Amino acid sequence: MIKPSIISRSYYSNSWNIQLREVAKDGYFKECIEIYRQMLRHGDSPDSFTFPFALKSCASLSLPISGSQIHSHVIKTGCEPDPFVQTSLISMYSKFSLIDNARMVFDENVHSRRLTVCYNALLAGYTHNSQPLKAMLLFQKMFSSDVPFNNITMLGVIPACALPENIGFGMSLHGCNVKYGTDCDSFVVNSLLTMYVKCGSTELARKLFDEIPQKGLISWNAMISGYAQNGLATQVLDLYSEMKFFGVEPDPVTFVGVLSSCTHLGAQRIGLEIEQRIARSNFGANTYLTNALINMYARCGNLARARKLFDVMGEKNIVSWTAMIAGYGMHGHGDIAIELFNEMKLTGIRPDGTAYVCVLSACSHAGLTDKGLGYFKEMERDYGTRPGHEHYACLVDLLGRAGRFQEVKELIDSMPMKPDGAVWGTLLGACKIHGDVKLAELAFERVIELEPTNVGYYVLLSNIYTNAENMEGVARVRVMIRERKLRKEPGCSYVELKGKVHLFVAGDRNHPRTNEIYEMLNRLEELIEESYGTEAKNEKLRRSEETTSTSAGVHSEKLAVAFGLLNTTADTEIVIIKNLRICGDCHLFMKVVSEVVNRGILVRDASRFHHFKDGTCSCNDYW
DNA sequence: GTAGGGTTAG
Repeated sequence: MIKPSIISRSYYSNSWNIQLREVAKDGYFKECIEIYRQMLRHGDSPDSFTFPFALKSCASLSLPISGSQIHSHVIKTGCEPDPFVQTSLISMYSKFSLIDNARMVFDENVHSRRLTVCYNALLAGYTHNSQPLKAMLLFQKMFSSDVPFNNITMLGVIPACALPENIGFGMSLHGCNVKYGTDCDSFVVNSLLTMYVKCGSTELARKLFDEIPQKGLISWNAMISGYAQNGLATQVLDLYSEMKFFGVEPDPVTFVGVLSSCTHLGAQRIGLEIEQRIARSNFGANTYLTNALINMYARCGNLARARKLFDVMGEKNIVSWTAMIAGYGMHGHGDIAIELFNEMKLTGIRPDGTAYVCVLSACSHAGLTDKGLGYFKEMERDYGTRPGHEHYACLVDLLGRAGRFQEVKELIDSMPMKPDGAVWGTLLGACKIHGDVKLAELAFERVIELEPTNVGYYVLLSNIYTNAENMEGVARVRVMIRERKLRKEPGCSYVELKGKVHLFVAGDRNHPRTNEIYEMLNRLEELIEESYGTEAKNEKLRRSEETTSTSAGVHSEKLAVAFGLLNTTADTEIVIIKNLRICGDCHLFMKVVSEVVNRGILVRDASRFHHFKDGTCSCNDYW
């Protein structure tokens, strides 16, 4: 039998092929295409050695038309059966997202259906083109047809399982790797680690991580980013210290993960440390890193610092702009957010779905209702971005805050998809602002159908009843919570001081400075009483005492603010972070404290800031 | 002589 690779091999092609190899080795793909064109002009016929270079160059340079032209040359010269050519074609079409063409090449050649490399290329193609199911099916076919697989097969198919619903398949691949020894490859291990992380199973990822005998930088990064993506910010910081302890040098990827956790924790001080470390390590020009820094400062409330980084950075991409817009939006500077958003469009950057979420929420916080409505219309009309659930939730928030409930109802009815929990939950939040008990009951009913175990909504409704002095309603919600065996997560709050995060839970007495903290709390009570008198104090604090049930009656945020007051000077603002999606009524207490101590106090929860100063509150009660 | 791959931000 003639080996396919020597079909149509010609003497004249040889010198061209040698040139191609030299040039491709160094990644000069433009030059490769040029040599290929010259070859054709000379009347020399490309052969099975020529095509892989030419096809790979087209793939790298994103030249789909040239790619399909070369495919026709492949057919003309009869090089189709060559396994190298087939693999190159499959890989090229996959990179152009023309996955059906890739599949056709695979199916039309008897050879490919027995070849590991062709399976590998197609598997990676399905995975990268968001068709995980097809990737998994293809692997099964490969397995059952006894086509041998290798570590590269695994790298193609493992990421297909990076969805919570596919974790079972992922675990069986893990088993497969152990059985066939492909798990010794560090690439495969890192890929498995990432797969577990993306499935949301940081425990399994950590177990695997701990079993790696010699962890490389990428394993550390995968684990750190994994914790960061799953919101386990304290674990990120712990692992980062561990990494430093083992003498592993961090790179930009590490820093991006750590910075994202600083953002979650509001740990600006630790973020600053990282920034200085970045400055020392010459990673300054990395766009990912600068974006992470901008995001961290913007969300932590240091808009000036964020803006400075933003203004001096070289190439701003959509993420840089969005981070800045979101920062202004969440701190009540809706006007600047909008200005920046318009400026971004002028520079030719097309806003995407996330950018619209940020600008809509900025409008909502600044009370720019009609501007927000305009942006909502523009997003699909001018940019072809279909509004998703999150955009509808923003719009409900926008209209709901403005008390335009009739329009909210019309909007919800007009939604092309079923409204999700966020939409009804946002409406519930708006009902709290306007004290609309009837609509709140409707929104509650809907949201509970969708998220029956989200205790935050029960608390919210209970607060609405409290405000309306409907004690029967409050009791009814309490019974529901008890009957459904729901428990309010133990709220915890933390405050960052001198680069250390201090965490408190309700009634906490574990902090080494517990006595001082409780003394400070007593002094605060006295101060409030002095300022408002007993009656008013009780009136002002009543709701927060009643609606948030804690065993000791001392909520975590009170401890955090007391600790903050003990450790900062009069001119610094105190930032407290709550781990709950819904802040409950800690605002009331903070507002009062902020007035009596004449200090800015910032309470942050999952995604937004609540700012109290001089009795003003630019916050939303719910998110 | 040529083909297939892991970690990063809003």
